[in-house]
Amino acid sequence: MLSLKKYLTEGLLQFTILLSLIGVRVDVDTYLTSQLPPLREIILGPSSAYTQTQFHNLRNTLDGYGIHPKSIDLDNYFTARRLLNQVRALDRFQVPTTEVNAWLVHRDPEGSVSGSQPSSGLALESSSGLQDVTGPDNGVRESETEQGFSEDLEDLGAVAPPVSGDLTKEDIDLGAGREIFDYSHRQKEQDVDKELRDGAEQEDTWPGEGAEALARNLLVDGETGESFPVQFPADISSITEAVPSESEPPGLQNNLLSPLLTGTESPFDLEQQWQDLMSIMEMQAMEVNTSTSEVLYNAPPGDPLSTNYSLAPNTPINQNVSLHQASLGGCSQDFSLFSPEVESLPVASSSTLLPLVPSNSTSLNSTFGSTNLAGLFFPPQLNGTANDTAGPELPDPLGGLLDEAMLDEISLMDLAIEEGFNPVQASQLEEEFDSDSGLSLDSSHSPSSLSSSEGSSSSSSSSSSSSSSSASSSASSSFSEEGAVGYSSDSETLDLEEAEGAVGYQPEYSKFCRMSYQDPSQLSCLPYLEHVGHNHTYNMAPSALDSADLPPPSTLKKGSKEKQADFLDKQMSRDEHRARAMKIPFTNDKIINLPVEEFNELLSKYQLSEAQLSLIRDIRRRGKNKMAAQNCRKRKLDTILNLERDVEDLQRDKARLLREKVEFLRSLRQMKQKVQSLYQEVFGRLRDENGRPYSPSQYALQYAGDGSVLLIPRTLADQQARRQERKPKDRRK
DNA sequence: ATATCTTGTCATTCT
DNA sequence: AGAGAATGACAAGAT
Repeated sequence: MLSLKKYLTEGLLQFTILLSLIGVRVDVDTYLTSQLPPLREIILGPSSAYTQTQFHNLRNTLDGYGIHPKSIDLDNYFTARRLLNQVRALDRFQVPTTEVNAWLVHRDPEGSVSGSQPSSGLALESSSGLQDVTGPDNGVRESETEQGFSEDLEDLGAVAPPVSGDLTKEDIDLGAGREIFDYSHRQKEQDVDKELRDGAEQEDTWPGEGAEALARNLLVDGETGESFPVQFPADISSITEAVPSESEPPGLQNNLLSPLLTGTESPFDLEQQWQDLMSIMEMQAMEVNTSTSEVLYNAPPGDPLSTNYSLAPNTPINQNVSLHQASLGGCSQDFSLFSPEVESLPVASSSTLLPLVPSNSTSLNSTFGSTNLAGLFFPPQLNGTANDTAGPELPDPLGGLLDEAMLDEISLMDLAIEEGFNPVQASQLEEEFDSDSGLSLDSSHSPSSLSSSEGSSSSSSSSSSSSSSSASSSASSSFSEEGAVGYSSDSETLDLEEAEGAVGYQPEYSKFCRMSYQDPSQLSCLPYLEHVGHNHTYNMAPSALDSADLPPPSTLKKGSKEKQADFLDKQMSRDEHRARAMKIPFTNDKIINLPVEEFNELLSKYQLSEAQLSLIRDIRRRGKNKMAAQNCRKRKLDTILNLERDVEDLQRDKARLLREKVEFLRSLRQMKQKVQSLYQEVFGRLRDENGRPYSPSQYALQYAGDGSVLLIPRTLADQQARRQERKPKDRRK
């Protein structure tokens, strides 16, 4: 029930924040659709985390019983977050892809974004755009997305929560005492308060260095964007891991293929992902400064990948074509849609790649019939005479897409986008992120954070300015400490001044006070910092109106005489003034913070008038509510911050996955090129009984599952290819 | 003078 | 039933 409520009440806010933070659509679309559960969890995590705080219950906290039952599930949440952050840290340190993926896999059960999810998400997203992969629609959309993304990365850096550092300015309710007893009308009270304020001394400058410093620390927190990990070296394990493995071609195991390619990708998955990827990448490329793009586009002539695989002299086929034709069958299908340019090429020859079906050999039949992979590796030059019919069916798969230059570009674009910071910035961001992660962990206001703060309260509070003087790392801690809002603004001076009624609660009180140091508002433990916030006490209980107990305005007016007392008076909240005026025999802190039993006990020890009791109850109520409001606001802020972080995390994940994808594709392409060259070499060495080379247009090599390579008539291969092609299409429906 | 932010308070609901 | 937490709304003061 609680979660439902939370979800409903905060879902909108969070969703909105998410969207706004992400820019327009980013891939939140994707996440929301295909990864809703994890995202929801992420979103709800923080919110649910807020239901538990009992920062105010310092007593319990100090006693070690401050964990609210509701907070039980926080452990999971924060553990997940911590792990996530660790993963990201690893990412940044260029941990091998495989390792990262393993981490992500671990995350899955926790509902976080898994390594494989993005892929599916992308696939989903692009499922409808198979034909217009490069269409303007897709491109524009992705461009928006990516633009928003990159911009957000920067923006987020500057979005550091504007924490008000001005905690030192406060009301100076010097005269509060002289009017507060007209409780009958709130307005009247307000007027009087105003009057009093006017008469109050103009002491606006409080020694607030501590608070300001603290605020600065808060600002320092690493809400900024962060550096992105360097590209992973395309490593095989990661490739196999990331490439959606699919049913392997039944009878075919291409020996010539690298083991990496044995598990062929699911054509459609890959295709869709490719669509997505390519469109995204194109957009990214557009984002990057044009000069870079141009450089990238104009692949250097010496580019090994683009030139190494020269085609046979007799084939005037451009490299693109060769590349296309070198691709695996499965891949050819996968990417055929992505290469409009390829389709336009006269290379219909690709059809020649159709698997061959040996007419005279059952073994061949069984072998080749299983997949069109077999005939994929006809050397480009061989395709020149290939039949045209098959052409459209097997447009060059990678040609347009995997053009080396393009790949490089993609990769660089990706890097540029994700690591678009100079090294210095990156390092800075790195640090900030570290501190940030600390913040996210510690400031999450989880019970654990509370307890931690509790554990360190003595040390941190021992130096009143520890939080304010420490670096960003401590900013987080101070921030988290902030969560432990105590109601201390009222009565420190009161205590100093009228340290009377101490009902043996002093020890705890002192503890509480020390803890309060963590919170700006709790700096009130320092007399001169006590005036945090206003103190509009609108409607006091009429019962407190007893004018008989009018505050001693005289003393206030005697400020000139007794500077000290005046100063102390100014530190007092209205409730304190009222309490003093009503001669309440104990401090407001006790009134507010004592447990009910002790509170009642305390009351019973004194003979209090109705007015006094009423005032005390009001003070307690207001004090409690004040803390609650502070906590509530903190939670809100933290929710936003956490969402911000979540967005960054998601963006980082996305960028990383895209990076990995590019690497995988690059490796895949290299493999295909190697296979093609091998094919050419083997085919070129074959001689018929007359010692003449086979015509590529009439024969093709087919790889059998047992590792053998067979030479079969191309017509058979074409037939086989067509047969193979139809299946996936039907399946698609 | 105005807009915005911060804080305290109240009212209300929920635990 | 009462205490208290949570939170929306409002107002006052500060910036």
